[in-house]
Amino acid sequence: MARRPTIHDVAAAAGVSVSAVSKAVNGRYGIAADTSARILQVVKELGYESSLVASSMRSHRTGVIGVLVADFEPFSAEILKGVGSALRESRYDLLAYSGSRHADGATGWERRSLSRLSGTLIDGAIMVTPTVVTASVEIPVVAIDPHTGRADLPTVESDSLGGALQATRHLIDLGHRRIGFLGGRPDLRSASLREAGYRRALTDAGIPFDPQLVQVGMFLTASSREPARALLSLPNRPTAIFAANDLSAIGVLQVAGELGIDVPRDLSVMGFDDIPEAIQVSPPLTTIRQPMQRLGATAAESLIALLSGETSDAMRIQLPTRLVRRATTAPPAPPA
Amino acid sequence: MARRPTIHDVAAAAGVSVSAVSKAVNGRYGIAADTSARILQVVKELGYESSLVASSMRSHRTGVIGVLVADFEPFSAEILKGVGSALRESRYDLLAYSGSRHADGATGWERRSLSRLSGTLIDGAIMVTPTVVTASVEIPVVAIDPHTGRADLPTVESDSLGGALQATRHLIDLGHRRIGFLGGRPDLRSASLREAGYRRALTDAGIPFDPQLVQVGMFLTASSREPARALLSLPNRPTAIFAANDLSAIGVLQVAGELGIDVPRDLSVMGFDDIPEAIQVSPPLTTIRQPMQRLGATAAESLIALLSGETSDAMRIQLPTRLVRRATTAPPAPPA
DNA sequence: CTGTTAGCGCCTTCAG
DNA sequence: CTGAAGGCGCTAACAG
Repeated sequence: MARRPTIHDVAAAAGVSVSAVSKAVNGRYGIAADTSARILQVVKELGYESSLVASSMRSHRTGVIGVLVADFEPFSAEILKGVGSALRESRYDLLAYSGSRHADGATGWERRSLSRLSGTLIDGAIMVTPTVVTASVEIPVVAIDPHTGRADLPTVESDSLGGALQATRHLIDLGHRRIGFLGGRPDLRSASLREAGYRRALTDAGIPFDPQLVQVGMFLTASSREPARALLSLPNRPTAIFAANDLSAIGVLQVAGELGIDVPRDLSVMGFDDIPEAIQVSPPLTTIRQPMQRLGATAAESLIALLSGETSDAMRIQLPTRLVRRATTAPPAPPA
Repeated sequence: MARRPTIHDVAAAAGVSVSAVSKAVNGRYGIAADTSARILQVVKELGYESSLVASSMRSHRTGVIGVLVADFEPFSAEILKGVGSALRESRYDLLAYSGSRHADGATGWERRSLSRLSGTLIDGAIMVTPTVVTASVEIPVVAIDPHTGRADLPTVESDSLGGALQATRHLIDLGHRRIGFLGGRPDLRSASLREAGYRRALTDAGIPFDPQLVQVGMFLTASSREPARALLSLPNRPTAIFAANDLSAIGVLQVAGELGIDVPRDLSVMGFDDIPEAIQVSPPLTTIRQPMQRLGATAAESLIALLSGETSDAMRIQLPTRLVRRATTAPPAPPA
């Protein structure tokens, strides 16, 4: 537990002033070559590294890009991989932050995290599924899969409407007529677009919309179990359920198992996202794949452009989705 | 791009001193209830959040746990999920950091990242596959899958030796006799243990060790392609390859495909880890599963214990592995 | 109970 | 070319 050497320790050891060390380390002008070399030698001996915190506080630039997430779950983990690969060849370091969910719910994690880190520590931020962020911050921000409402932030998202259309049509094409929908967080644009896609596909096929068949699952497995149970306990229960994301779909699978409902024989289930877990469950989940790593990489590239001075405020990038057929969808069982 | 409000702004708006605001925000004693309430009201109006950087610099405590990684690849992403879930119910925030690999290679990323963040910003660190870390830092550190050499850090790892034994025995049981090994980063203990397991299984089965059949792939897909090609271009090429991790095994699969070698008919391939990608490749990879999320969660729990004052310096936790049979292993083709 | 003072470690003027 | 002084935003003593 030796104390980390500070710039003072280096200065003392090298017999120079603190500012001389700072200049040498940062390659600034105004220092003799041999003095600098001597200082750098001491730096190496002591294993000195400037404190990210202290230097960022002074200079307000850090060379670090922040990814702000509510939580490290499968979706944000995939995003992170994409951001990481995009940054690999850049000069930026990557810092991912998940603020404690225990802070008072008044201000969301988004504002809190951003506020605590911005202005210092990170030069720009990528926010994953933010809900209440206004653009009034001092660093460039790119949002991935943002909230509903006006988009005052550059945004990268995938085609939730089109994906939901594909999903629902797939179920319809299989012959389903009673199709349930397990929705996501209503404050996210992706969630409402997925519901819109579901309803449009129904309308297109001339299937009347039944509000009984729609529930909200908040995009989480745990919080999807109750609504899934409600759907599956209906007197005339649906023969297929389209869940707004894979985590919710996994919740449906769990509840179906507990209720003795066989998937896909008695119930078809569709997810959305294609997180790694989708293929690990049993049976493997049919889902709409959105290119999560590419979302992350694209957001990172956009942010770097912003940091380089490009001004593309209204930017809004949309990436395509595609159907991945696996084992949870099948034609409905013939009426008993 | 409005400037973030500082504690000074709040103090000015509330007509009190800066320290009063600090006390109110942090719930310290020494301030009247109504004064505090008034300050908190202003805080809310202005949307003030204390700067993580500034406060940590002063107080040297932040309530943040750091996960330091070389890169956000599949393995560390799984670790992160585990750490995240372990921290979800704690009062700690989570910060993951990947330093740029472009820093001079002299000091590894481990030392640099740790040095830049410790002492401030993070209260404790989890390092993923560190190589050159000495324990001489001022914050508690737990290592996941660490380097070879003496373990001066509390460590969490999985049973690489046992796993490699299982892997190689599986291939032997299928009837393979010429089994190649594509090793990992030699500086990591896990890599050398996996090679040791490979060799021991060979010995146990009375199969002579052939140095020609051993190559090093550094645990990365890209850097595994050349060694894989070397192995598969041997006059008397192996009928099976055990790769030290899944990323390397995926490299083998790629090269085999390019060479027109059918897996598993002409070549069996085994990986190690069971990263999500293992099941997404074609054919799905047979591998040794190590509980990556549990590694992360266990490390987080250990670190929290350390932060609570428990002293378990020599701690070294080992988690079990198990064989996951999928589609890349089969009995060797009968001699032509 | 309140405000003032002194830094945390570093970088940036600005004199010498 | 070098060193001393000031301050980034905040908290922890202290004094009033």
